[in-house]
Amino acid sequence: MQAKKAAAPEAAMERRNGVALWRQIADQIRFAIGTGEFADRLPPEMALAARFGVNRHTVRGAIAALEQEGVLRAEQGRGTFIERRQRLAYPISARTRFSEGLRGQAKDRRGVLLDHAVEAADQRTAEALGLAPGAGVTRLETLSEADGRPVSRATIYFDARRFGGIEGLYNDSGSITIALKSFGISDYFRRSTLISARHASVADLADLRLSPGAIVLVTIYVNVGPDGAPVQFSETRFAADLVELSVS
Amino acid sequence: MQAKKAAAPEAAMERRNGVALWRQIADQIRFAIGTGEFADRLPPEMALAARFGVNRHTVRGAIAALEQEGVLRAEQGRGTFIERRQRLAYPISARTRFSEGLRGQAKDRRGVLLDHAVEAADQRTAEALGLAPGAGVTRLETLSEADGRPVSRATIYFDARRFGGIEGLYNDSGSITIALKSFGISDYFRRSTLISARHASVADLADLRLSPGAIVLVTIYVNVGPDGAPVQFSETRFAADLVELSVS
DNA sequence: CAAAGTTGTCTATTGATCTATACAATCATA
DNA sequence: TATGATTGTATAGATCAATAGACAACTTTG
Repeated sequence: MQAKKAAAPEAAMERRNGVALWRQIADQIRFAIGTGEFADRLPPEMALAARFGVNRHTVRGAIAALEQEGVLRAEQGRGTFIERRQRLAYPISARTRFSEGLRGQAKDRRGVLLDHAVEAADQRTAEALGLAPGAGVTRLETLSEADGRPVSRATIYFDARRFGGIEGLYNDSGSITIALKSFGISDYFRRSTLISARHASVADLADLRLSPGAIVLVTIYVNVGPDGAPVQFSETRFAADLVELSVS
Repeated sequence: MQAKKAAAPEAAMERRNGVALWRQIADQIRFAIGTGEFADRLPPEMALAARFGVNRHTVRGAIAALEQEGVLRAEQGRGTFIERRQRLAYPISARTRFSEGLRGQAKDRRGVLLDHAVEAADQRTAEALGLAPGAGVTRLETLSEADGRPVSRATIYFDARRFGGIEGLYNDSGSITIALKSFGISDYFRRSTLISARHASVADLADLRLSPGAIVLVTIYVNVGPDGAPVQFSETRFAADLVELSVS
């Protein structure tokens, strides 16, 4: 037996669960920064080590990872400072639009087309868009960024016959809203949204520049035109560290 | 140099990133099961090892973890079989109520009071309930179950002066809706909901009977009475493996 | 300048993770 | 019943993760 070093740690970490302590601690620190717990700098490494009940070197591993991510900046002799804090609040409503939603929270907001294809609709997609199973659909793979940081990764389906060439319009404008205008859709509404959360896939980890084990918030939804007819069926994956969804 | 064993693995795993290979593979398999990629059983361990580019024992580690979760069941000599669990859809709307929300999806739905206390409101709670900072609030810690399985873990705040003794009423009825009726609140509405996702805390892991590394969907919301005055402020953590949220 | 506080580097040890190989146990089926 | 396919167990070595202690380098403050 040896003397305990201090009071019980505030947040005990799980061991032997396949996630290294330094990564769990990095996730906790990132989250705490998001809630605004730390003003502009982190507590000293020794204080963090006590808080999490681990060795100082383990905390240093977490800090090194967050420095790599651009969240923190450590300065020898001075302390460790917070570089990026904010979590974006993404509103989910009948009139959800990516660019509008982040207005006031980020200066640059744009979508990038990663890939596109025309293919036969699977059952779920056909049902969502009100098409016959196997009908042609245009699939867009997009990445949305805010202030140069990847925020969400979406897979979007349109009726290929009605919206032929929409990939070019989206690529030019970086906006679904603008692309749909060219097809006479001046306005659209979100019919329903299904929200879930899971670990990011390997591909999404790369696109969203996340570290393994990261969580994505997944929204699956259908947008309908003013006449109520389905226009767009999408699955969007948000980096859960960076975004929260707001329903009102 | 030694001969490569097969073609390039479909999904290369990331190494040295703080997440053990077996856990990354467990997450991938769980996700693949969710998409319906495997009919009723997993491919043999050797095939999975080739697919992920790892040793068979590493795959076995992943399978063992998923067996622990109740997702898989391995049978010697026969194979590894999927014990799929359907996800509950929890509706978020102006009239969100736990028991009503899961009607038709689960037979038994009830809430259990784990703990309660009267304490001074922190700034966020006071603001949400429209109280002066430091005013007395009753905090309830509850666990909600559906068909005997823990589904969500909530922290609920009420104005202690207005709703004194609500913990007893909740404990007796297992329902916030019924407890509020005793205080003359015949109806209430959800004003806004903030949705985020994170790794479950150690305490929530235990209460929700989750395995380490599991994800919780977090909803933070305010319920208001018919007159629009705040009644209840809550944070609810749902097991993301078991629940998805539905917004309409 | 001196002291205190903080981050950076080094060495060593222990336990967890991953790989590799071999063989046992069980099941389905020819 | 014999064979092949599959999961279960055992052992060993290599690498990664975590702890521990000591000290260097740098910054701020008295």
